[in-house]
Amino acid sequence: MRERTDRQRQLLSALADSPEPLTGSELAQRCGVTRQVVVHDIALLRAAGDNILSTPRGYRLQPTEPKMGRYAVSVNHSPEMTEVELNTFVDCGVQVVDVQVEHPVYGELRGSLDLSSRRDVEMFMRRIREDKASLLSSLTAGTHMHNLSSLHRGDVEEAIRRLQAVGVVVYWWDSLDDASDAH
Amino acid sequence: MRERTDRQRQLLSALADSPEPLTGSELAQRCGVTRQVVVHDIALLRAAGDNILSTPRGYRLQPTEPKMGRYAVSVNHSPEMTEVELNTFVDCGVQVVDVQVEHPVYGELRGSLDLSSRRDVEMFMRRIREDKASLLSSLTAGTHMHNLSSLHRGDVEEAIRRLQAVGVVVYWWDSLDDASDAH
DNA sequence: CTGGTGTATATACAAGTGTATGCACAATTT
DNA sequence: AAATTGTGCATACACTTGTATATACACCAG
Repeated sequence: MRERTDRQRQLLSALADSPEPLTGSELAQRCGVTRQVVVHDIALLRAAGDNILSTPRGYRLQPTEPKMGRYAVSVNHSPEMTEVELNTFVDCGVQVVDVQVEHPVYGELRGSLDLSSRRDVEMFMRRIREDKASLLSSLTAGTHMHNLSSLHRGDVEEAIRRLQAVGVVVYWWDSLDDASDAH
Repeated sequence: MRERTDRQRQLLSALADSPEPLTGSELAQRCGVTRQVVVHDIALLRAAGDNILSTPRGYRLQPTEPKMGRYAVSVNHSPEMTEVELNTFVDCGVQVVDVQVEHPVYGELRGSLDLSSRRDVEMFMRRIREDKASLLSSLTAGTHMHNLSSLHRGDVEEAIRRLQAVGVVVYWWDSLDDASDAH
C-alpha cells in the first residue's frame, strides 16, 4: 500500500479540524487542485481504511472510534489460580472475551465470558461455585485459551508479564496477525 | 414532542436491519407512500433525536455508539482509604475521570485522573508516594468530589453501595441532570 | 356551509457525490 | 526514440437528498 501523499494528509487534517462537512470544491480550493483530484484522493484514503463518509453537504470524517485490539493467550494453571488470572487481566484494563479449549473428542469448545472488571470476575466465580460447575480448563488438565480485547497493546503485555511471573502463560499473539509469530 | 407513528417506527427498523444505506424511494415503496412522505418522516425522526445521516446512496442509521454516562460523587474519607475507594470504582467498571475540591481560597481545584483499571490506580498511588505529593483531598479534610464515567448506571450504583458499606459516600448524582436531585 | 389544519401526492429544481471519458504533460521504462 | 504510467484538468451524466410549490382529500370547529 502506497504511503499517503502530502495532499491527502492535508485533506485528512482539514476534515478532522472542521466539525461541519466540507464539500469537494471547498477542499479542492484549499489544496489548489480541482474537485476531481479531491474525489480521487478521497477514494484512495477510503481504500487505505480511513473512514470518510460523504453526505449531500460534503465530506465528513467519521470520528475514528477507539477500536479494541484482539489478542489470544494460551495458558495453563491450576483451578485455584483462575481468579488470580482473570483479575490480572481486568486489573490491566484487558477484557476477557471468552475461554476456549481443544477437546480431543468434542473438538473446539468455547465459552463466553465478557469480563471487564473485578466485579465481573467475582460474579463469574460465584456462578461457578454456586452451580458447582467445573471449569472448561479442567477438561484439558489446565491448558486453555482466552480471547482478549484491549485498547492498548501495552496493557495486555503488562498482564502477560505479571502472569509470567507466576509461570502460567505459554503463548500469546495478536488475533488479527498470523498465528505463527507468537511471543 | 409527539410520539413516533407506526410508519416512522417501520422506517427506523428497516434502517436498523439493513447494513447498507436505503434510498428514500426504496423506503417509500416499502411503506406504500411517496418519497416526500419519507423525507418528511426522516426530518421528524431527526428532530426527535434519532441520528439518521443521509448519503448520496441513501439513508443510514448511525450506529448509536454506547456513550458513557457521566456521574459525580462527593465523598469523605481518610487518606489511607483512597486506594480502596479508587479500586472500588474500577472494580465495578466505573472510570474515575478526575478529582475536585472546593478550596476556601483558591476556589475550585481539579486534578485529572483517568483511572479505569487497578493498574491505573496502582500507578497513581505510586506516583503520589514517590513524589511525596499530598492528595488534593488533604486540603479539605478529606471531602472531595469525583467525576465518574460508566456505561451502565447500575455499575456506579453498585460501587456506591460498596463504598457506603464503609461509610464514605455522602452524595452522588447524574452529571447531566440537574444537581438538585442527589441520592 | 365555510374555513383552517393535517396528511399525502405530484412535480420541479438546486446542490452534492460518484463515475466515465477525453486531453495534456511529465516521468519512467523499454 | 517510443511506449507506458502517473497526475491533473475539463466536461458530462446518473443518482441522491433536500426544498419549494401546487393540488387533493379527510377532519373538525364555528
